[in-house]
Parts: sequence; structure tokens; C-alpha cells
Amino acid sequence: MARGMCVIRGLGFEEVEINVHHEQLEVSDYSLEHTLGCGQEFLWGKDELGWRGVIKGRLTRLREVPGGLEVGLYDGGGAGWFRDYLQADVDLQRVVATFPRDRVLMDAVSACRGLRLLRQDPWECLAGFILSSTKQIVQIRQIVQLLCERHGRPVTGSESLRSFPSPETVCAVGEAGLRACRMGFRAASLLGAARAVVDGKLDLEGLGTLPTGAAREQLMALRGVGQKIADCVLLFAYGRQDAFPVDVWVARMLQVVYFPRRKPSLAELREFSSGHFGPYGGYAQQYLFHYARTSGAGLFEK
DNA sequence: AGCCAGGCCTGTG
DNA sequence: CACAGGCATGGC
Repeated sequence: MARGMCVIRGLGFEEVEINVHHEQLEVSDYSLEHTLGCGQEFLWGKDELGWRGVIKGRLTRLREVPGGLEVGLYDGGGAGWFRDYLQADVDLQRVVATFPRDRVLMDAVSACRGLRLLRQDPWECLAGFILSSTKQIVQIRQIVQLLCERHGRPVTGSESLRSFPSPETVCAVGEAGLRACRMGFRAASLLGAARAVVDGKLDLEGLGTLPTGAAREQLMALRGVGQKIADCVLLFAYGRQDAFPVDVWVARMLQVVYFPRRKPSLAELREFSSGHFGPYGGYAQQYLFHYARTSGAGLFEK
């Protein structure tokens, strides 16, 4: 671990000095580009110093270095909470080894080497994916960033970044204020979820102790949360790697590759996937999703 | 300009 | 059970 002062160029004129220390995380096969760019989260960004994001209300920086990752922590690091978030202890080789050796999936693994699933904060993940429905990822990012800018709290270590607003804050903002963040009809759903948390009807901590099916039921009881969004939350925030979100991209790919002669329902695609891709199906799903979105339209005729 | 986006809900047949 | 339409907004 190295301690020191780091000079950051501020948005405007003066440079500010912020106390930062770095920790090296020994890990092989960790691609920040794929992990932070694959659409499992919506707030990490890249600037001249590398990747920057907010974990637990603190600015956190990430860079790939030989042998692993360098984590820049601002005021209050050292507890190792970022290890859980980054899921760097997962043996990716072992995960990939459980995949069926289908051509597309193997191609996806090659194309997205080092893609890992994070362990996100449940509220941020739930809120983010409530805002995701019928939106392109670039737009989801815009909405979530606007929500943070307007209603988040200051972030330790950063002059400009704001944290993701809490359920209490979202309730206080109200539907009109949320709609002003360009989220359209999703505002009511986000507000409803925030109220459920504040009222204690939805215990996000408690979900972690429930079996996947029961946890999914709780999430799907929320307005605006169907199986797809629930599965995203189960996979990205609760580490349920058997959850397999089927969105339009994954559905299209599954249909073309595995059912070339017909068009199965979503239910059938989910049923097929849960059996076909094994205990780490959620990982496989993310490889397929990112591959489908980034490998050009050549995969599909249309 | 028009289609579609990491969906979901509420009708109808 | 399947399917259509509506919902806000904006990228491409």
C-alpha cells in the first residue's frame, strides 16, 4: 500500500490536493473496459486519470496495472470493502470452465476476456434497472447521472461527483422532480420502490438471506419490476449467478442461435437458459449480452 | 423521419 | 396463454 498526496486537476482553475492512497489488487483476467462497460452498472466513467466511480460514498479510482488492479482510495479506504464490490477473488477460469462449449459462447468469452460481474449496492442496482426499461444504455447513464447530479450528496474526495440518492431522498424529491430528470413514466416506479424501502415493505438487506425464488417474488411485487429487472438485481447486487436476465438482445441471440426455426416465448427462453448454461448462467448471460452489443450486427441478419 | 431501446402493465381474444 | 398497445424520451 502506498500513501501520498495526489494532485488532481479540478474542473476549473485551481488544482486541489486530495489525500489518496493506493492498494494493489493481485488478480489475473480483470478487464475494466469490459467489466465497467458491459452495461451491468451505469455510473463508472473514464477520465485522464483512469476509471472513476463512487463506492460507499467515496471517490474510487481504478487502473489496470501489471499483475492486477490499482485501487485509488480517498479518505477512508483500507477496510477492503472494495474487494467485495469488485469480486476480484472470483476465479474466472473456473467459472468459464463450467460453460457449455457452444460456439457463440466461446466466441463471446474470447471477445470479452476479463469481464467480471460486480457486487453492486442493492438499492442503486434496483433503481438503475427500474430506469433501464426501454432505454438504450447511453440514455440510462444520462438519466442516472442527472439524478445523482441533482439529488445526490457530495462525495468524499471529489468536487464534482455526487452519490446515488437514497430511497429517503427519492421520496422527498417526488414524482415531478424525478420526471424532471428525464426518466418519463419510470418516475412512478422508482418512487414506488423508494417508498417500499422507506416504509419497510421491502427489506433489501433481508433479501440477501432469502432463496432466489422468494427474493425474486419480493422484487417483482414492485410496480415496474418484472422478471427481467428482478433477475438483473439478483445477479448484479445479490450474486445469484443462476439468475439469467433475458432482455431484447439476449432473447434475439438465443433465438437465432438455439431456435433458428421458430420464435419461442420469453418464458421458454428463460426455461431453456436456466438448464443449458449451468450454475454460472448469469455470467454466461453477461458475456452473451456484451458480445451481442459490441461485435457488430454481423451476428444477426437483422 | 422513423425505428427502437438491458420492460412492464393492462386489456382482449 | 399469446399478443397488442401504451408509456416518455432520445440516440442513431
